Amino acid sequence: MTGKVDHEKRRRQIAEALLRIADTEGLQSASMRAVATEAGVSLRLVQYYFTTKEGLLLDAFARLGTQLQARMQRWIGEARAPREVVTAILSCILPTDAESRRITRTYTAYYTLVLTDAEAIGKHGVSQPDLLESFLVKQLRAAREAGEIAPERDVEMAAAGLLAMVNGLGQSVLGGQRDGEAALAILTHHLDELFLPSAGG
Amino acid sequence: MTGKVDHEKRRRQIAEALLRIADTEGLQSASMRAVATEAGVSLRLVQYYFTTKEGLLLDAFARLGTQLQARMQRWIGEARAPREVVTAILSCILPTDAESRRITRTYTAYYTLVLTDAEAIGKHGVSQPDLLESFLVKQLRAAREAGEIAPERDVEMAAAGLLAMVNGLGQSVLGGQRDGEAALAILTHHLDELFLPSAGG
DNA sequence: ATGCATGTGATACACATGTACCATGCGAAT
DNA sequence: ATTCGCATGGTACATGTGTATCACATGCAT
Repeated sequence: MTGKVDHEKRRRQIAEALLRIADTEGLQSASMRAVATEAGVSLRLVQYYFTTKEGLLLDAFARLGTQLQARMQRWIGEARAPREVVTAILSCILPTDAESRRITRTYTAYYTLVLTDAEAIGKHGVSQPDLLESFLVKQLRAAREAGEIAPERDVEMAAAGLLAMVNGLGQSVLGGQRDGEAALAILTHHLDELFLPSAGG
Repeated sequence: MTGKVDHEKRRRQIAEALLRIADTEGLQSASMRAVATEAGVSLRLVQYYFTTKEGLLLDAFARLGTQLQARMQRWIGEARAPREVVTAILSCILPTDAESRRITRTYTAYYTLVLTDAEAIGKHGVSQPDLLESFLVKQLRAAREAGEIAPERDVEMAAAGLLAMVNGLGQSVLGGQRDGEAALAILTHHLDELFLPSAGG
């Protein structure tokens, strides 16, 4: 019944079980046993493939980051004009469909951990927001040079503000204050004020 | 050694011990025993004044809300012009000093709970963001009628965007992406673009 | 003085958790 | 055929958790 199994496949199976639990019930419910059951394997196997719980947590977190990155590239890939790229970057994070709702919720579940166990998980994902922000700055700068944004606009400030706004909007959607469409409308409204009236999505 | 003790005083002593733990180590470390030790009382007393842990969690959460509200009124009280009031509302939430850092961190600690145990804690604090937003809308509308904001501006959209931005900026500060002053600078920049150039703090 | 409610202490209980340990089946190399 | 390492199952152990229970002291009303 044994015979050289695909380690990566098993690890993914287990890690995604954890992410599923983190999404639906929160990370505090993601015990080793719960993950094992959700993944359909024995507790021993979870230990076997991820010696410690911290290892499992870290690996699953890395996978979550990869998933978000993949989604973002998929969304950006469909964009052509600079404004479309910017819109893609920002609205892709918003919890408007099932996938982004899942990713956002799960990220939020991890967020608390990052704040208290900063040294453990922190160093793995803290650079990502900065990378995203500088990428957004680059896109905004390109849009400004293409004449889609007024030249006197400060794109660094705009990028930081938009990113923070999108995060905050995501929070409000998850908290039930408004739905995804309303959040997207707010984002679009602010993009309308940043970009000059002309071409656009 | 007994003799009619002040219940409210004891409850506050214990609830604030929990908030202190939630701030520094996160809510997952706030066990009944840890709270008892932090408050300098026996485990039995925590049980006595808050029968169940959920009760303690809820009471402490309510107190946290009160603290934030008090801070906001204190900040607003020093403001005179409409723009100053708006600035006070928004920057008061930003983790720029020790108090707001504490409040923001602790709120974040609760946020995860609200997402998973929505029915329990949710109904107690979910209305507050909406109230805050409509209050901000009212202030912005007043500012617009006072000629401090261009008449074609959509104040509802602006209010929602600003509030979300401030929340997102707070997240980034807590996550160590930037410090409180940088966050405040980003907020100020956006307020500069919303308000017409004239008077202001 | 007695009894009862209030405030406080110590401890027990049942359960969940992360991890460690022992056992077994199976393929491959010797 | 034996041996060895990989993959897996089962289970034990120590600890931490929320809550319940027993015990005792003190103040107030009778």
